[in-house]
Amino acid sequence: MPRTDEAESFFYAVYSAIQEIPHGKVTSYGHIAALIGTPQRPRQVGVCLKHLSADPSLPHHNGNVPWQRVINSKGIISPRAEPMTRGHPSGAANQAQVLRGEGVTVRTGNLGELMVDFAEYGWFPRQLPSDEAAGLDPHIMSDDED
DNA sequence: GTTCTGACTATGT
DNA sequence: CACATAGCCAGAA
Repeated sequence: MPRTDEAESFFYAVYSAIQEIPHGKVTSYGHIAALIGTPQRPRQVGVCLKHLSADPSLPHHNGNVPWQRVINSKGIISPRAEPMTRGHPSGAANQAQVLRGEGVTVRTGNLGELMVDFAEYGWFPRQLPSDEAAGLDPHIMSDDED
């Protein structure tokens, strides 16, 4: 559990936002941070995912929070080791597998990076300055739900 | 108590 | 294009 009430509410907000990502879509850590009003803390979003538990009795766990739909701003599944996080494997390779399982095409680059095409699978319900710079239009918004 | 690390990103060279 | 730096802040050491 987070140490402070403030951190706990942040965790809650992160998990809630991630639960809004439609099945078969992906978004970035930064976008989740922006959605919950803390655009300066994409890193903490990663911390939240890392701490996801497998315990189904908890309000948020890796069975009801689609952690696999969060990747970095470059469209790459953030590389990291493959530890057992709270009972389940959490490595990038595993994440790619789970994403493919919901119909997302994950390409493998020459350096082994696992990439997802934002133009096809990206979910960005808000227009951010960085989106404009990237030439993305608001119409990519999707309303599909699980 | 302090210091280091990192599922990140925007910006500057 | 690529690399470096500055913010960020919860956890771990």
